[in-house]
Amino acid sequence: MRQKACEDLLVEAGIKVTRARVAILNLISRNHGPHTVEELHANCAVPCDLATVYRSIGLLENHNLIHSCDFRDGSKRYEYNPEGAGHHHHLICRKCCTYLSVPLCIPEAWRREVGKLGYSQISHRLEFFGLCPDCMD
Amino acid sequence: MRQKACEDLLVEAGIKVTRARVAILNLISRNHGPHTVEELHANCAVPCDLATVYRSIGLLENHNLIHSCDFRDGSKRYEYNPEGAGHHHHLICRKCCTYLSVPLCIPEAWRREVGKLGYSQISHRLEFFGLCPDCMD
DNA sequence: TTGTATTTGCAAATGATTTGCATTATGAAA
DNA sequence: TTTCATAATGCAAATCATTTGCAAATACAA
Repeated sequence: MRQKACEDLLVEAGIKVTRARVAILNLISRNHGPHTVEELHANCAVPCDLATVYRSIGLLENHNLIHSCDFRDGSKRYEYNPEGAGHHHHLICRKCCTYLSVPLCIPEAWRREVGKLGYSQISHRLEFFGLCPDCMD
Repeated sequence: MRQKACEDLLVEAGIKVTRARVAILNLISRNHGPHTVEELHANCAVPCDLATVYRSIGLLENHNLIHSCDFRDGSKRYEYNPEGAGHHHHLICRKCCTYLSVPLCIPEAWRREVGKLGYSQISHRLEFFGLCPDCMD
């Protein structure tokens, strides 16, 4: 099953469709991430300002189309939020920031547990850190 | 059982004992966090420069005495790394950054799973995000 | 107590992200 | 399709957290 067109994703989310947003969402949703803002800016199909990239990303994140990761190296990275499968996390090298995907996800029981705390629209972020083979002492 | 003196913790970690480091580790280890760098700087028992706070924190983090949290509001927060029990995570409001502690931790099986990936000294960071009762639409 | 390597304070630099504002593009309405 | 009000964009400057260079102060082994 093919992914929906980015235009449709934007419309469904109630976001106005602009060239920049389509291009950025395209980039994030069709390519393996997580992408730094700098990368998105450099690879955007439509030339667009860095400020616009930041604004678009903020919007997409607020609407849960994408989410951010933090590799602890100073800049955030962004990744597509797949609706169904594809959810995963990362194992990041503390030294060189090389990373692997970790196809694990939190137990169903936790969702209930966290749900009891009274917050709504719960999402989560999980990252593993370690030393990659090249960086071990 | 009382927590070890911060001086001892530093010595054991092989970190040179200085006033600033003791004061900062004291602050982090004896008070509920997570603390922003600004808070640590403001509340440090020994007057010390912000740059020193950053340097000390970096050192403590590298030696696994503390770890960082990211509430997605621009600045990192730091928390003591208890050796035994006390491990927990946070549920953070996406809007106002109010947070609660979540006393859950990842399953033992995951550690083995992640361990197979070849990285060493694995740690993890897990954060839940949601809308707190005050910020719900 | 002395000497040396480290740490600290200070001020300036950096790097990511945000903002103000004039211009331009989008989508609803005619 | 054209018109128009509103919202998005580019640009440049501002902001904020964090880092760095360097001279002065401190920790700790001898």
